[in-house]
Amino acid sequence: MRNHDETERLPRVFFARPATDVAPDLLGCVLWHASPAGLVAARLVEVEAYRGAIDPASHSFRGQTARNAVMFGPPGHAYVYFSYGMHYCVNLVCQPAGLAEAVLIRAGAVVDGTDLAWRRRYGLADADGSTAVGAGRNGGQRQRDLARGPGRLCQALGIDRSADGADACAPGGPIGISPPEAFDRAEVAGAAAIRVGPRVGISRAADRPWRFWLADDGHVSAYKSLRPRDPQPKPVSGRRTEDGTMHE
DNA sequence: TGCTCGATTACCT
DNA sequence: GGTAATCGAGCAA
Repeated sequence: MRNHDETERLPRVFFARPATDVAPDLLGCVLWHASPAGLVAARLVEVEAYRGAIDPASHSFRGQTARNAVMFGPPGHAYVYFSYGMHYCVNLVCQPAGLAEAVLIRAGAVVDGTDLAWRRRYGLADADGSTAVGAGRNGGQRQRDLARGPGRLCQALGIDRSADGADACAPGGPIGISPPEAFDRAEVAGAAAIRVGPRVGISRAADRPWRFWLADDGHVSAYKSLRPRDPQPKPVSGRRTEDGTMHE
């Protein structure tokens, strides 16, 4: 396993920019988390920008609370929140303290610590594909789904609320982001391979194209938009119209 | 103090 | 393609 503590970390200045600038630059970088159980690293393939006070979909839009306090702090820290009563999602704080912008990490490809990631996700230890399950007919799909989606990625990397506020730029910290150069430069595509589109699963400001992903990468999560959250004019008698739901 | 609903996922038909 | 699971933040009263 690679010694990630000795790999280069993205500097704090990298994050001290608008989240919409930081997000596409994170594609191809490697996010890793070290715990007593071991280290898991993932190459980022899908991210979303959340822009604080100017973004109604951002957790920080309505001001600082105990939950989102980290977003209001200095850049380069991890903001981890609990979602749907069962999942964690991890963001990286952007902009100088007070602006509360962040990039949500939506999906990645596990590039290190695959055994541990596999155990966390499926309770098995056959990630090398040498046994029946890993090599089975669903093995490929399970491998792809290890960190496909924000909740799955956190589970694979072992990230929960205890990682909230962790400084990804500080040497020795449990979470870090390494630039593509430190890993497989050949896999990092140019700007032409980056796709842009609306964010996933939000009901406010759903039209803003602040989701970024690597084209043609199977590790990108499935897109699903949410019904807009507007005051329903009361269903009189007529028929209900389309609800705006769509799939990839 | 109570209730609604989510920056989701897994499993069902 | 649909929906149960599961819980806490945030809002209404």
